[in-house]
Amino acid sequence: MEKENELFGVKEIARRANVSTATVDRVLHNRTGVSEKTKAKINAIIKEMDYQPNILASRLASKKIISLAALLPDVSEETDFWSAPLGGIRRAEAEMRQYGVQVQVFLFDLNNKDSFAGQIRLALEGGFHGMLISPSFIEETRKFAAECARRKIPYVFIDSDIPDLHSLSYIGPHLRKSGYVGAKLLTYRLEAEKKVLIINISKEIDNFNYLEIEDGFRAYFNDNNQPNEIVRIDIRETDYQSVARHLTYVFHLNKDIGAAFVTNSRVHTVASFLKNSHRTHVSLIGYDFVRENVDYLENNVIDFLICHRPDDQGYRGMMALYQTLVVNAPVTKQNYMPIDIVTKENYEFYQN
Amino acid sequence: MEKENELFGVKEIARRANVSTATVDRVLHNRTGVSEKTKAKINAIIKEMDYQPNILASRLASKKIISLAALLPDVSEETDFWSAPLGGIRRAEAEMRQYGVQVQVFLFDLNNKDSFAGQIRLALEGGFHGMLISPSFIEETRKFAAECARRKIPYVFIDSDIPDLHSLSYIGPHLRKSGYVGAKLLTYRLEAEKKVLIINISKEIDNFNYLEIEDGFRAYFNDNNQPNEIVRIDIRETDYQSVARHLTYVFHLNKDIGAAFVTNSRVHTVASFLKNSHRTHVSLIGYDFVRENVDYLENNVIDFLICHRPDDQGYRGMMALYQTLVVNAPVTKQNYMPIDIVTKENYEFYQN
DNA sequence: ATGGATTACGGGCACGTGCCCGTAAAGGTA
DNA sequence: TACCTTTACGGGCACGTGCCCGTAATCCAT
Repeated sequence: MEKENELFGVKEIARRANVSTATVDRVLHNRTGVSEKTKAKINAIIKEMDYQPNILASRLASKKIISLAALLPDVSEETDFWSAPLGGIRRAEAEMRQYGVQVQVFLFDLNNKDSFAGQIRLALEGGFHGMLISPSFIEETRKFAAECARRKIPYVFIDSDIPDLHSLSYIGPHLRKSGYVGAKLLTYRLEAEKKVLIINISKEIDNFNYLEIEDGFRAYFNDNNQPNEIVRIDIRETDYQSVARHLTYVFHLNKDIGAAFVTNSRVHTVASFLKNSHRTHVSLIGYDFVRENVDYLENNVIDFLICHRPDDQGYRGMMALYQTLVVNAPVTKQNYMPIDIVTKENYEFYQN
Repeated sequence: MEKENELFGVKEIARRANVSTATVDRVLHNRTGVSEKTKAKINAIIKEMDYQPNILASRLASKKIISLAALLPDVSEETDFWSAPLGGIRRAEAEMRQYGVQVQVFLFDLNNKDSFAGQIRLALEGGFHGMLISPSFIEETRKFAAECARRKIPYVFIDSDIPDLHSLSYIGPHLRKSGYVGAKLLTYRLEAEKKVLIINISKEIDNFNYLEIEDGFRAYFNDNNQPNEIVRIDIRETDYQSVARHLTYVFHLNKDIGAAFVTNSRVHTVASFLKNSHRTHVSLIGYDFVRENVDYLENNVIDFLICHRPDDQGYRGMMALYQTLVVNAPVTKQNYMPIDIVTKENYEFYQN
């Protein structure tokens, strides 16, 4: 093949500036030991020829390994949702390893704030160059962010955001819009006189995610003058018995519920209840491409699942760190994931 | 950081085999000049320590540029659909350039078979190491594939497949399933006595894609005992006037059409007709995230768009070639894209 | 003016692989 | 045995960058 685009390197810069490559290198990494005059001259040349360092050579020559940490909830007995982001992180790791990047994963218990704080402490002790975190507990995350800022360690959020913190990037859903989409799908064929049930199943009291989703959901009803009455229920226990008990009560009080919206991946528990109580005529929508949910999608109990590509979130999160730390390229701060609609008919091709 | 995983290279192999790195290199690239005995010994060591060559060093040391060709339809006046795959290809190119890979794009006229053949000829003359092609014309593509096979050049198909050819990989939709999804969405809130209209707008006679989609569409009706009558129409001219004329006639003959399904991205032309003739109560579904379609989605004329991530198709197609030619890693042959559902509510986050 | 500290810069090796070139050993022919 | 060809292998440079180390030049205090 023809050598078409012969890219120039430090040697060419050095030649044009009448200095050695070492001096150019000092300027590139803005280290000390260069007079202001030559520094300016070299910088001018770099700018003029739009010098792009050869990452291959750079990573090859530098022996220092870049290490990244990822803090995620462990896969719980209730849902394997978090295995998807982990998969994406592993995928990114495999891709980056040969470029001298190492990844370490810290898993915490989603039902245990202390575990979250503990893993944060461990990760901060590790002296990593960049961090990815799912900010499950807000106050602890604030402390974490403050410490990262102090040490000048870039960090990215995935899955949910804390907008006023200075993360390198947020990669996850626009929750409000996601609830909005849920409302559209739920009402698409719903009769006007039917009621709509919003179900939140979560042990966490201060669930920011949930509030955003419900807010978006209700916004759709407002924006479109949707006539249906909305009933809501919070269920603080996640086991089937508790959920069934609460739902039995709600369905007893409201005879004409035509559709239900579950604000997280525990929609399969509701599906199980609807199936067992012979209420599969109720439209059901919930979140996340996890096996239990897909099973009920397959059996027509769940109508739609909404997903935000958790695998991709993990992958992109790590790649954002790679971009900053290795390639030294800018990264977009807000990175909203698509709001995917999964049905019985298209789930087999869905890429989580 | 600690040097944790010290990977071994050719030097280590050479040391263990009591040969020079040059000999190991000869074995690795199975070149001549090595006795069977030492070859076997070296291969054993390579296998034993699961040697992974350092791609950085490899690409840095080898000056030979790998060049790839991409053959796509040009962006036409009717639709800018093909700008999306092109974008993905450019994205891949930017990522691969620093690893010594070059990409050249050949654009042909989708309405002109000769142009297709001509660009194929040009590309084959270029002496590329790998090819990506949208197999728009079947017979010409067969010749192309045969020639590639003769020269041992790997090629990938995107957007539509010719399954019996030995492409390195197919990256695109499962068209039958895609039509199936369309039928689901179209009938989701359709009343039983309403008719359904399938519209194919295309100058091409032998449109394989279209047949697959319609087949899947009808399969859904069969599988679910959907009572609605299906009416179909082929329109061979793509301009608005012709389409409007045909549609006026069809709607005149069939008073009770409740939903229309357009098998390609020209759904915006139908949308325009429905709007102009005050028939926006008709549910409308079609293909592809192009600007005109999104406008009608925004205005509630189009209910759903089905998309297959054309940008990603281009990106992945190029990456499949990169994987084979540079990384020397295996690639999956069938690579069905997700069947994405785009609505007014989620389109702003869609990533083409 | 002399010595020591500081500044500003160049030389050159290393990273792991590709590959050219040189050469000892083996084999063949007269 | 002398000479030539073929086979089998090693030496060593190159790729572009990072970075250690050495040193000439300058500055400052005595």
